Formats: sequence, structure tokens, C-alpha cells
Amino acid sequence: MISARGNPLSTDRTRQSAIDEILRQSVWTRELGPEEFRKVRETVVEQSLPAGCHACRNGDPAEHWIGVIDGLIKISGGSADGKSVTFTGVTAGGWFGEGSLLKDEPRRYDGIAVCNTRIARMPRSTFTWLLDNSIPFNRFLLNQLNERLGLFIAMVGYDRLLKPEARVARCLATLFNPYLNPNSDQCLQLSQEEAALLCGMSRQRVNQALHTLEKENLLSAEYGQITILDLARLRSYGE
DNA sequence: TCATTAAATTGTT
DNA sequence: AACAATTTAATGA
Repeated sequence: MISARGNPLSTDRTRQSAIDEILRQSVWTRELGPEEFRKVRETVVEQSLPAGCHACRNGDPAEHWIGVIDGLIKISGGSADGKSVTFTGVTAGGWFGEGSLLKDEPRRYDGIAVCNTRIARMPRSTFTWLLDNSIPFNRFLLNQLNERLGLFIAMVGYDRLLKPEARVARCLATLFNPYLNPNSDQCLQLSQEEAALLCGMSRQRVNQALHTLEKENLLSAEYGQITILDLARLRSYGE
């Protein structure tokens, strides 16, 4: 896995297989016809992003729909006083950035690699072609937007109704939404500081909450990574 | 391979 | 926010 990532010696064949990998893992490719699938496969390109690099930047023109092959991209925005807010994370098999493509506007948010991450870029031309030609693709997008809306509504609820432990548990669980992030790895490569940004809490409080959740065998917190052990109970934690 | 050091992350107040 | 402790990664003998 690691050896192929960012390796300048990797062949075209290994590059193409990474594209095949994410297309296999993605929900929206399952209903495409052969012609549609071929067009997608021929135009999507892979890119390796070291931790901290931008997949897309607030204000830049939007030329691609972006999928995550492996790793973790955080969707964040900067506030006026220089602080940044993390809205959500996208993991393996998830795609993002369609909002700017649909509106034909510059990017509204930053997409930043939290750990070393490989992404796939679909050119705008392919994206609009799918919109014009594939009903399954349109159905997928509609569902994805609906899932996202549900996700953000749920997160507002977590903020107001749940104790810190439950907020951490459920925020982490959202990274495993089967529709938005269908192939998320149980092992999340992120520091507690990043986890805190994702949960909208202080690092100290997240640190404390992680200890509690670890004692209950729901996850294991290691140096620079969190491994999910019981996703079902994290999802419903605090009920 | 091992020791040293800097940087990142975690634990705690 | 600050500080100490711990872990990792990089370096060179």
C-alpha cells in the first residue's frame, strides 16, 4: 500500500489499478453503463497528496470532482480571524466538490489531506457529460446531497444534545457513512488535534473522551491514529 | 544497527 | 494556553 503511494517509479499499470480500485469502491459507478464507465475510467487521473497538502483551495476555480482512494481529506473553511473550522472528513470511496461544479463557482472550502492521501480527479467535462447522459449518476448525486444534508443536521443535533464523549463517538462514526464514505478503513490516521477539529471540541476534551471510549472497547487510540473497534455502538453512543 | 536529536503528538494542569 | 512526557522519524557514526 504505502510503497505504491507517491512512488515516482510506479508504472502506468499500477497507477491505472489505483483508479480501478476507487471506481470499484465507489457507489455511483455500480449502475453506470459500459460506455459511461469507459469514459470515466479514461479521464479520471490519480494524484498523491502528502499530509497537509490541499486537494482543492477556497477561491480556486473548480475543475474537478474529487474522489478519495485512500487516506483522509478534511473539508474546512477559514474564519475571518484566521482560525479554521473542519466541517467534515472524506475517506476512501467518497467523492466531494460537486457543489462548486454544479454552481459553476469557485471553491467555497479547502480540501486538505490529513494524512498521506491518494485522490482521483474527474475533469469537469466528464462530470457534466455524466449529468447530461446518465440517470443513475444523477440519482447518485441526489442521494449524496441528501445524505450530506442529513449528516449536517445530525451534527447540529450532536452539538446541542449530547455529552462530549458521545459527540466524539458519533463524529468519528460519521466517517463511516456507507453512502458518503463507503470504504473507510477502521484505522483512521489522524492526531487527536485533528480529531478535535473534526468534532469541534478542544483537544483536551477529545483526549479525555477518547480514553473513556477506549476503556469501553469501542476504539483504540494510538499515537497519531485511532482504530475503530465497535462502529455500531459508536454510532448510537449516549442513547 | 545503535545513539543522538528534532519534531510531532499526547497527557495533564 | 502552557508545559512536561512520550513517540516517531531522520541523521550520522
